[in-house]
Amino acid sequence: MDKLVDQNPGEESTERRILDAARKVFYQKGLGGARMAEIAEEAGINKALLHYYFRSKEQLFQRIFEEAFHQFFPKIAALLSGPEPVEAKIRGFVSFYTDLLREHPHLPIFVLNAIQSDPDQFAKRFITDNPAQPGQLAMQFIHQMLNEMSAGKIRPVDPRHLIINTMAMTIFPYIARPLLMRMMNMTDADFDQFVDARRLVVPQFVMQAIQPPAPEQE
Amino acid sequence: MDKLVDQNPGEESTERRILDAARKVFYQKGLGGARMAEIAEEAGINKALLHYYFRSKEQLFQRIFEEAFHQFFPKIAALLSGPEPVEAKIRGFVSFYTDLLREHPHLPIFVLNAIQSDPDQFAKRFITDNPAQPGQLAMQFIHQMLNEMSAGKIRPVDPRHLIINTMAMTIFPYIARPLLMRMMNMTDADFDQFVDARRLVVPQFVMQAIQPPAPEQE
DNA sequence: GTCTATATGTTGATAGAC
DNA sequence: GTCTATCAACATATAGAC
Repeated sequence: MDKLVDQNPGEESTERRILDAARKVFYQKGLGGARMAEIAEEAGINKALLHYYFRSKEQLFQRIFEEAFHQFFPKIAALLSGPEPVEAKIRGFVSFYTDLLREHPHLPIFVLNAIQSDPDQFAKRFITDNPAQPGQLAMQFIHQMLNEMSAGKIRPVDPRHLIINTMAMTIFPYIARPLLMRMMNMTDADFDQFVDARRLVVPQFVMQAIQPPAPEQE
Repeated sequence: MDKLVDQNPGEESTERRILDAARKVFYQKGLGGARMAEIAEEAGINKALLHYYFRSKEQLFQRIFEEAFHQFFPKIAALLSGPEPVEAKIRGFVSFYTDLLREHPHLPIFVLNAIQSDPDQFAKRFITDNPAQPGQLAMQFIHQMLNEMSAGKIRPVDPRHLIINTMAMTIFPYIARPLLMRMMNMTDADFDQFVDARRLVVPQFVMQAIQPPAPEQE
């Protein structure tokens, strides 16, 4: 039988405490950099109990990774497959990630580390085991863009570049955060304000870039 | 006296072989992930000799990091502080990084790992110990942009966002490479072609975004 | 300068008492 | 379920022969 501990409201279960601690440590240091001892201390228990709940470091990491992935992927899938025009979807995309990354600033580096340390396994999780079918989703969105281009609603460009550009501008600041803060003499508060402004700046930048060429002069 | 080994042309010194091996391994696995044994094997020697040339793993890493940094920073400084207009500098920036990253695709992740693992030490190297004064350089470039905005040559926007956007679009694809390749069903050749196209796509995208609003209709 | 052998420290994981 | 004590594997670093 699985663990069915009584979850007294107001007092979190040990498993939950472990997962929260593990997320915190793994997010900052990645799989290789994290120490089981540190996770245990963060959770207020000892190493032995970690292995009692999750047999190995690897399994604990898997669990954290899946939690992160399931948390942010389905919503983005729903957003992109909806009926809204491209412009609205781009705004939605940027807003969603701005909120998500404000709450979990280490998420991008965490995901990138996971990809880097084992690209094949990541691919399996991301493609094969993913019910949302991200490849198909991207394909759909690309078709929508092509349609709007044909209709003259947006400037004709390779949709793949448009997607990458939007992703890049949204996510990159969080990846390069320490570098940017030093380069621009920012405090943490400055940075928060800066990325928050980008919620409007980025979509505006993209829209400006893809606005259709001026129609024939009458 | 320092090591003054005779560098027979055509036969690289042991130190050079070690540095090349270390670069390769550190680039792929970072400071924490790299193993001295692997570096030794890659260099065709044994671990003891590594410590003979570089007292510790840390010192070896420092050396690799500095080599990387000195390699790509001065050129970008010269580029941005030159007399060219903003548009030309943006083109130059993207071209330079496209070439650099084609040759050293792991560089961004390497730098990001280094930042992440010790932000303060990185800051010291990047700001204090850096003769190029990147902060001042950015400031200069920002002023140039403000001037061109006043002159109506480019659309008025916060120059910091413009810089970040350009950096993001140029560098991000290399950071997220495995993810993008899977999402878009690309082979390695496809990816190379894709990022090469961005040498033109990105500046065009930026220029479109910051082109000045149409002048008063006469 | 280069090697083999070894010291020293860390870390993930387990055994076993309570 | 939770703890203390400990193991086995591995990694950095050094000693010392050649």
